[in-house]
Amino acid sequence: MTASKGHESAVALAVDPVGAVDAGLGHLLREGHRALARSLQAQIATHGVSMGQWFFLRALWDEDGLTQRELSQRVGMMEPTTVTAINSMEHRGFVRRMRNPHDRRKVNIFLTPKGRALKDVLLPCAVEVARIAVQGVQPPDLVKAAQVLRQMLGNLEGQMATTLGTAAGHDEID
Amino acid sequence: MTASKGHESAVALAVDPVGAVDAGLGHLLREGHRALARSLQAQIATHGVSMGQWFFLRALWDEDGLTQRELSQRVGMMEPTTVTAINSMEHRGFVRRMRNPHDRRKVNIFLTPKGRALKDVLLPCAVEVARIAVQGVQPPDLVKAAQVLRQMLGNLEGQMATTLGTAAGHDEID
DNA sequence: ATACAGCCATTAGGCTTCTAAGTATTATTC
DNA sequence: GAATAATACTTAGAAGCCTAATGGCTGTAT
Repeated sequence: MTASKGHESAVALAVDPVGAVDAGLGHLLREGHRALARSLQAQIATHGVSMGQWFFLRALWDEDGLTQRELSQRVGMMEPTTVTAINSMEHRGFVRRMRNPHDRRKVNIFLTPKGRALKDVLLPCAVEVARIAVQGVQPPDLVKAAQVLRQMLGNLEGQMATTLGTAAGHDEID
Repeated sequence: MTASKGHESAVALAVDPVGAVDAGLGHLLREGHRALARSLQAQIATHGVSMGQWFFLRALWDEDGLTQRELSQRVGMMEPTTVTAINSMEHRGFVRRMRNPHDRRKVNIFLTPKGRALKDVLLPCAVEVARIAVQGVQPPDLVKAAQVLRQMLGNLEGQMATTLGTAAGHDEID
């Protein structure tokens, strides 16, 4: 309906913001995310760490000894994903599983010295990638961009919540 | 460390842009992308189309009859990924493979009427998702955000290119 | 104390993407 | 025109993420 054709152009953004997000910002978000992930991956892979492990290590550097469920929530991934990641990290000697003695359902994850030591190596990698990424961008613009993204994130999460609350498969969009 | 703790706040961005990108913009980019993808996925899944197919359909609506390699380049994915996607789309009757008579190495992909018809159903879904995503965002801010993302994308791609040219595994970042 | 319900971790299986290796066709070179 | 190189698609196998179903432990109510 409101979509005015499919021709993409930088100009279109100023002319038709809504259509352009679909054609432009969405694409940009996707590509930007992939580029950032690829760059970081290239850096940390040098030290034997995969992206799948990176997020969990970050969470543990901040809060060691989390349970797997807590870890999942911090990182924003489902629990089976966490299990897989922990498995590989345990296998590589970055973390140790410890059954919680007070509640034997829980498993707390603790960094090994090796896992903790990675922080001083990996964090600078991330900072370096970030530095490169934002070269030539004015800090105020960076703030603006972050605000926009935060707003969009909120909008979409709100939408998902309400959609799930009502019927999950209707489409009276027209 | 430059990163001022793990507590995230909008303020930190203004104070320490570089560290904040790592902790903030990177995370935001990742979450934003995932939220957008999830929302769109929920919409188009209603019509039997997966995200894996969506990108290729978009490219074909714009340019029907592309070869698989061209399609891969348009969409930004590797060729084996394209093969898989085309397989499933062909199986569902959205596209048809046609060996190119002039160069029998090539395979041109053509939309079926069914695949072409999806455009009128799916594009509005994307527009709707985009509309929801940018609610409450001022168009100028949207433009700024897109510019920032574009700049970052360029920075990262440039970096990847030069890194590949030089040595691929040193880390004197400190 | 026993049964029922809820919480936590795991397993099973699918989807999407990637890299690396293989096959078929066309172009180039001697 | 036969050997070699380049091009286009395909197959094989791995990583990361997801949903759904399973198994163990805990807490509560009968």
